[in-house]
Order: sequence, then C-alpha cells, then structure tokens
Amino acid sequence: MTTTTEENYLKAIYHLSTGNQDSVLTSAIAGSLSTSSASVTDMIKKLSEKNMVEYERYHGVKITRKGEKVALSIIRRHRLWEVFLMDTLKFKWDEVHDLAEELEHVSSDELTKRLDAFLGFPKFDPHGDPIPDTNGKVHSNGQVLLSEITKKGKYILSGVNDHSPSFLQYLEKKGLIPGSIFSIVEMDEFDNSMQIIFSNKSPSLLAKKLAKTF
Amino acid sequence: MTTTTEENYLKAIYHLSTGNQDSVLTSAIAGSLSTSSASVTDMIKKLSEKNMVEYERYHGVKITRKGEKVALSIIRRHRLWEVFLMDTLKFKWDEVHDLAEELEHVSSDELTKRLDAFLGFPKFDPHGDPIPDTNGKVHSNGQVLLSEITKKGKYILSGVNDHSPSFLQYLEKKGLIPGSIFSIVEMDEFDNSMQIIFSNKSPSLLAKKLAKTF
DNA sequence: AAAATAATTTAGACAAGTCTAAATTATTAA
DNA sequence: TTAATAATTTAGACTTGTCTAAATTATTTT
Repeated sequence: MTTTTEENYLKAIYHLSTGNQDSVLTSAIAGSLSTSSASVTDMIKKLSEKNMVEYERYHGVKITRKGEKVALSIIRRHRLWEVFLMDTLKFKWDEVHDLAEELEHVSSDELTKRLDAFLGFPKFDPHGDPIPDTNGKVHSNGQVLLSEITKKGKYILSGVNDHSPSFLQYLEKKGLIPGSIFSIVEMDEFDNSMQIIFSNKSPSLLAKKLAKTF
Repeated sequence: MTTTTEENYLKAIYHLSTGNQDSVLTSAIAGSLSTSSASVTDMIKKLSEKNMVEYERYHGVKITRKGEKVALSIIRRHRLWEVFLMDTLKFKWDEVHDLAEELEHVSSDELTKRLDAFLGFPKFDPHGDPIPDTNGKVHSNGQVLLSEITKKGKYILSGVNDHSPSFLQYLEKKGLIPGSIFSIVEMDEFDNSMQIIFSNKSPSLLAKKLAKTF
C-alpha cells in the first residue's frame, strides 16, 4: 500500500505538523529527511494523489486524517520496537532509535499487536514519548516542557525531545534518565535559566527546552 | 553494503546450490524468485562484479565463499526471527515465514547477537532447519530425509523442507509437529511408500520426501 | 551433423526515487 | 511598489530493479 519512502515522508510531515497549525514547508521536510527540495516536491505530488496530504504549490502541505493515520501507525510500531529493544534485548536508550527506524517498516498489524501484548501494553517509549493506540489516538498524560514550567518544586523527568545519541549519552552520564526525580530550586527570568537538583548530587545548570516533564 | 534484493538473490542461489555441485541455472533462480530470466541475468552480472558469484554466460552461476557468507548471515537472521515469532510472540509455525522474510533484512549484527542470546542460543528453527552460527557454519546434527530411511523403527520428526502454510497446516492437523515420535512399520519398495504410526493414532500413508528426520 | 527446440542474453523501455541547474513564484527591502 | 532575495517547482538526467521482445547460444532430435 505505502512504500517505506512514503512512510518516512509522512512521518516527517506529521512530526513537523504537530504543535503548529500552518502548512509544512517543502524546505523543512527536505531538511528533516536530508534530501533536496526538488525530491520533496516530487514525493508530495505523489502523496497528494493518494490523498495523504493537501498540497497547494508554493505553499507547502497539510497532512490529511488519512495520512496522519499512516504516520501514527508507523510511529506506534517505532516506539513499540524501541521498548522491545531496551526492555527485552537490553540495548541502551541511545542505541534504539536507528534500529527501530528499520523495524517500523515491517508491515504486519498482527506482529504489532502481538509485540504490544508481549511487552505488556506499554504507554510510553524509552524516551518518554507516548505510544499511539491502534486507532491512532495519542494520550500524552500531562507531560509539560521543562522550558514551560513556571513554578519551583519537585518533578519527574518523563522524557526528552532530542533523541540524538550524543545528547542521550550526556544525560545518562549526568544521571538523568526517564523516571529521575528532580527539584527546580531557582528560576532566573533574566536569561531563562533554572537551577535543578537531582539524584542527591550537586546542583547543575541546564539549558531550557531540555526535557518534557510532569 | 548489500541491498535487500541482492540478499534475496544470494539466498536463492545458496539454497539452490546446497546438495548439488553444479552451477545454478538462470531459469532456476528466476523460478525461485518469481521473476524473469532477463532480470536474473542482470542481477547476476552485478553480483559477479562484487565477487559474490562466479558467472560464465549461458552456463549459470556458482556462489563464492564471500556470497555464501552473506547468504548464511541472512539465513541465520531469518531462522532466529522465526524462533522469536513462535517462542516469544506465539505465532503458529505456518505464519512465521513471511514475517521473517521481512525481518531478516534489518541490518544489525548487534541486534542478531542479542536476539540470539535472548532466545537462549537456539540451534534449530521451528521447521527443524539448523541455524548457521556467527562464522557461517551449519551444524546439521544427523538429520536424514524420510525418503532416504531404509530401516523400520522409531524416529523423531525434526523438521520439514516444504515451508508452505498449507502443508504445515495439513501436518499440524494430523498431529505431526517437530518433536513428534513416529514409527515406520512397513516399507514398500514397489512405489516407495511407507506406513508410519504416530501419536497413538491410526496408521497413515505419507508420501516420500515429507520430512527430515533422525 | 543439420534442424528444431529450449534456454539465455541483449536491447530498449519503464517506474520509483533521487539529483543538479534553470525557471518560476513569493517575500522582503528599499 | 518596484527591486532584490529567497523559496519552490520544473526540466532533464541518473540508478536500481524490473519487464517484453528479439537475438544469440546450447541442447536435443532425427
């Protein structure tokens, strides 16, 4: 039905869509997939033919409900495989992304269903991202960006938005992994920095937009 | 390094090679992969360039040690995934082949290694086929074709050569699964048939070449 | 051993996905 | 609101893997 390439485009468009109402720009998709704008234009035409996106030339695309469903099914598979790779095969959290990127394209709903059951119907992946359900619904469970917290107090690190191995390794070295409890002890409006304490260790200054928390 | 298509060609050539010394014919490969002879010729040239096969035009191909290693690594992955699908995800033995056919192309030796460990280093897949080791060695453990047995007596069904879902379902309905003990009670040289008894049920006449046994 | 048949290869074309360079359209600046 | 710049699309080409039809080589038959 959909090729691996189409699936990757839909995933990218979906991710670029979430949290902003506007159309997704050709150049943004090209950047996200490390390909040329010309290639993106070609593929967008194809996806538009299949009613996966709404396309108006020179004005980017909007993903349709149909396209979104495909994207969410791939994202569901991706995150379930990540759980499998960490929980079952004991990979580290900075190693699972690239493998899941391949496994997500194995096209069997029955496989996804059984994997889900085997893993105990997990609701979040190892990076704290919610796993969409079979109907393409996402339950985000009150997570909030660290950069958007306005009150001091205790929080739990539930996940991160940056999945790059280097960032994940950095966090792990600091002792910050999903589930870590930390306290915001000081917030400075001048430069949007905050001081946090965690793991009974010394305070550490972290840049904003570090993590999703609740 | 190798594409999915190249891997599938090498697998087919390897399977057609085992147990016969000769070159593998273009038409045999075409038949096995349900493609045209013209396509096979094209791909063979490519594999020959990469020293995966030795090619003499109009006279078929022989797989090289290099090509064989690639084939065996894919077959190893295939069979490990089959074990995973049956043992861990509880698929039935006639459902695992097609899924494993997709999973085998996920290219990570580390993944294969960890999957192997998780499954407890299995030596055979659910159809009784031996799982090649990391070095590309196959330990076949004294299995023998049912059609080549000459003595009456008790045997264990260790596997089958025909992996088609319909045949596997037929066997399962009869109660013949890997591990089943059966006795050959009569052999008829006239038509190469044999009478076997298994599972405390009534005798059943089975065609030759049904299964590998030891 | 020549003729007929079967198998294989070549030639030319196609689809998917990609690229660069040129042309077009939007946006920003003056 | 025209000029300059930036983004997007089109045009044409390339790669991988495939196909059909025609040409070539092997094999079998007589």
